[in-house]
Amino acid sequence: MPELPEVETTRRGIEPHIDQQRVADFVVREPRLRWLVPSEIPENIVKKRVNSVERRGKYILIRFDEGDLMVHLGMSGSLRVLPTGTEPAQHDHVDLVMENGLLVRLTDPRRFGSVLWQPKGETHKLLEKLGPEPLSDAFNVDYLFKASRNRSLAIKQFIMTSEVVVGVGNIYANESLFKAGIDPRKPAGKVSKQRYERLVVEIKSVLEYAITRGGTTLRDFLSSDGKPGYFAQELSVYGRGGEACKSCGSTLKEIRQGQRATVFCPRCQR
DNA sequence: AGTCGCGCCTGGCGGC
DNA sequence: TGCCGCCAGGCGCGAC
Repeated sequence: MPELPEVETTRRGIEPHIDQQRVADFVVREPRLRWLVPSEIPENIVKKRVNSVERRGKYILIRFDEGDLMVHLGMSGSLRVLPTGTEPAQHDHVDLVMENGLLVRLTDPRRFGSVLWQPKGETHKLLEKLGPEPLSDAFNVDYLFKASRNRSLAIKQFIMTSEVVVGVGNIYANESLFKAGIDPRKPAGKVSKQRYERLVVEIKSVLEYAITRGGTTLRDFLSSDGKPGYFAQELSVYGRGGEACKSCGSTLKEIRQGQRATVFCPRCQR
C-alpha cells in the first residue's frame, strides 16, 4: 500500500510529464471513491496549465492558478502516465488528460483513494489539521516530545496520528519503533526525551531509505505496473510475526492495536 | 479534549 | 476445483 515514500515516488514520477503542461480533459468513470469526486473539477482545470506538482502528507497536489487538484492513493491506488487513447481497464476510475498526448490515470481497486478540489486561497478541510512533514526540520525531538506529554495513547498509534506527524503509516511505524528499540505499546506520554530523539532519527531514516528504494522500482512511469517500491525482505518486523528477530533471534510478537497489526521484538523493544 | 471503534471496499487467501 | 468467509488497512467520524 502506498505510504509516504510511495506517494513521493509517484509525485516525482508524474511531475516531469505534466508540470507546465495544459489539461485537455478530465474524465471520471467512477466518482464513488473515498469521497465523491467533485463535479466542479473540469471547469476549473480544463485548458489550464499545471504550475507545480507537490506533496502534503500522502496527498499529491497538482497546482493551478485556480486551485489544487488533490489526489490521495488510499490503500490500493496508483497513478500512471500513459499515452492518450490507452483503453481503460477495470478500476481505472479517473484520467487527467494533458494536451501533450499523455494522461495520468488513477487506478484504485478498493476505492479508498480520493480526488478532491481545493480552490485557490482555501485550505481543504482534510489538510487543515495535518501535522508537520516527517522529513522537515519542524519534525524534531522538541516538537514530538512536547506533543506527547500527557498522552496515554500507545506510542505506535501516537506516531500514526496525522495531526502529530503526517505520512507514518503502519509499515513504517512498526519499522521505526523496532529500529529505535521502543515497545509500541508504551504510552506516548511515558517515553523519555532521549528515546524520542532516537525515534525521530529512525523515522526520518526509514522514510528516506524507502524513498530511494521506491525510486528504483517505480522509476518508469510510462510503463510501470504500479507495484510498491519496497521489498518484504528489507523489512525488519512488518509482516514477520512469529519469525526470528534479525537482531537477537527472539520470536517476533504480533498483536493488534486499533485494528492494525503490530509486530515487535519483545527483547529488543522495551 | 483525548481515546476508541466503526466502516468504507475488493483482491487474495485459507479452509472445506 | 469452487465457493465462502475473512482479512488487510488509511483515516475520517461519531460516541463516550
